[in-house]
Amino acid sequence: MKAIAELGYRPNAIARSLVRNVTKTIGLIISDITNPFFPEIVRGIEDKASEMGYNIFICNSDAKVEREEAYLELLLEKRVDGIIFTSARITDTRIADLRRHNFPFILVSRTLPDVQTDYVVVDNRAGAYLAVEHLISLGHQRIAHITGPKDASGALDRLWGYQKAMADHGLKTDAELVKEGDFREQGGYLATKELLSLSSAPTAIFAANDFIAIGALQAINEAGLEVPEDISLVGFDNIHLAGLTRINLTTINQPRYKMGLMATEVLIERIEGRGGADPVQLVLEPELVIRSSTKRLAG
Amino acid sequence: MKAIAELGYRPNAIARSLVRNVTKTIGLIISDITNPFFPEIVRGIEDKASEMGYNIFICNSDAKVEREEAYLELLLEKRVDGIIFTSARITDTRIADLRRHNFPFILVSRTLPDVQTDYVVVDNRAGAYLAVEHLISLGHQRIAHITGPKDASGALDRLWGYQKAMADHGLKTDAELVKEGDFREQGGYLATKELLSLSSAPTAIFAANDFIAIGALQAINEAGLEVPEDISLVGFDNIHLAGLTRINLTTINQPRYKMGLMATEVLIERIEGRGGADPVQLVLEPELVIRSSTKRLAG
DNA sequence: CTGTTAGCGCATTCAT
DNA sequence: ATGAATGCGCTAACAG
Repeated sequence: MKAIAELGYRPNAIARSLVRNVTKTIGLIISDITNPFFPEIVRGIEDKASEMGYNIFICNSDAKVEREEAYLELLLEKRVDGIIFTSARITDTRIADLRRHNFPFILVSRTLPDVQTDYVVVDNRAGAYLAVEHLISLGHQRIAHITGPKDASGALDRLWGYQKAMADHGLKTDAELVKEGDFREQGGYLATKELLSLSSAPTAIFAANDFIAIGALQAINEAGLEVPEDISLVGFDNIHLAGLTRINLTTINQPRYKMGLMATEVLIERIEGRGGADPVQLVLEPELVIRSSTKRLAG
Repeated sequence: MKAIAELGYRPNAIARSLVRNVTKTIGLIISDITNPFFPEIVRGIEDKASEMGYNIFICNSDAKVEREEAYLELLLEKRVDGIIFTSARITDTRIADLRRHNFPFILVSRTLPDVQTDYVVVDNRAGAYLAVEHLISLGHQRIAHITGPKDASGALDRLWGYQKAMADHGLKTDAELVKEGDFREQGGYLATKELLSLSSAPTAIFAANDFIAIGALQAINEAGLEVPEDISLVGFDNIHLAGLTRINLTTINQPRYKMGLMATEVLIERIEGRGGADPVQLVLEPELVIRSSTKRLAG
């Protein structure tokens, strides 16, 4: 013990990993930690991992397939015990490979159409439905939707929820009321300018995420209009920005911290062999957060 | 080669690490990735690390000494090649231990008074000076300052810069014009309410960071006043929030991405034995970003 | 230049 | 119970 203290001895986890074939390490492939959508997920992951004695390798892929594959290779060489893919673009074949080798992994905020895997997502369809129904309940009928990129499954589901809610309430969804955005401010800004120039402009906009909504806000203000007096606006995600005074966006909350937590829990179950054969697919419920960007339609 | 493909063989980096005594891994101890101040630093770190062939272990400490020490121990056991401490509360003795053992590490956005170490910080004094000078140049004389927590070296430096700028321009800094905040919205909100209730309220406020400024914004609005018409407001850090339309905060930019990049570069130099004996201490220049929360004093 | 071997620091097995 | 030997998969040193 005296020697331990004097020499600063510390057990070598690398040697231990080599013999036990376990590193107590999880790889996390995320598109960009700089995007305010992700930090809470990461925090949830890290908290649960730390509680269970695991460390996290963080890898920013910018949603580029090549970078994801390069990181995947590296993580595998470093013998991580499992991998979490957050909003990953990784191809089906790679994922299928992992499955075939029985390597533990889980998807967060992304599903794959043709491969059965563990995942944790929010119910995007239900969330969008909630958003649009809220607008309808306020008397809006001419409701526009600015979508996310059409290769994102979440964006498609939100579009679906929008259309369903409109149809269920007997409202028609003019093609000109649906604009494609890119999940970023710029796209929301441009799409909104188009919407405002329509001969019959919408009285409300459901943006597929909060960034789009913030872009929309800017376009609306620049046109000399006010939210919610002239136009109601609903976002999606409930990122921290949305709650700021001066923004105060009505939006759909996505329980990101919890998603990270639960994904990690499921992954570690698999790693430690306590998981069953069936994939565990968690679909968390979204929640309508009413702030002051929506208002009953005048008249 | 055929066998490699068939069996999915991959070199075992753990075994390699064991023999080479190098893991190509860096530990990052950060207080909370959920705080918008940090993601850009982390991204800078990860980008440079990845470029140099290193992976990053991310550890959220919530600025708690015990958690930092626990993580430190873990990282050392896992034989990371070096550690980056971002805004760490770690004690001098621990740091001194690391130095004594010649273990590579670097501090970002934090210095230690009594220990010589590598670090990367922004020039907080110069930044604060810039902020206050800007207000003075707009004709403000009664300028308040809401500080950060007084145990943060950066907060102290910003207070120093405020006082220096005031003194240099022959303005007196009434004690009642300096309020202590906590680097968060709530503190800024409360401090501002006190400032507004002063018999002679300030015409401008320099907040020690952007969160404080956002809290101040809310207090000002609630009092029925407008920024910048009734009160000018300057923040510090230039987090993403500050640039949103509807916030548009004049602030001091802190080059966070670059700080992460440079810290990692310096650290890897040390790890790979190319560093000199002297500590490398980088003090980056802050920059005034003028948006629309400041205005020439009427009259 | 290719082929063989020792050893990194641990955990596990077997012998004492 | 405690102690000695083996091997995890690789790299580096050495031999042929």
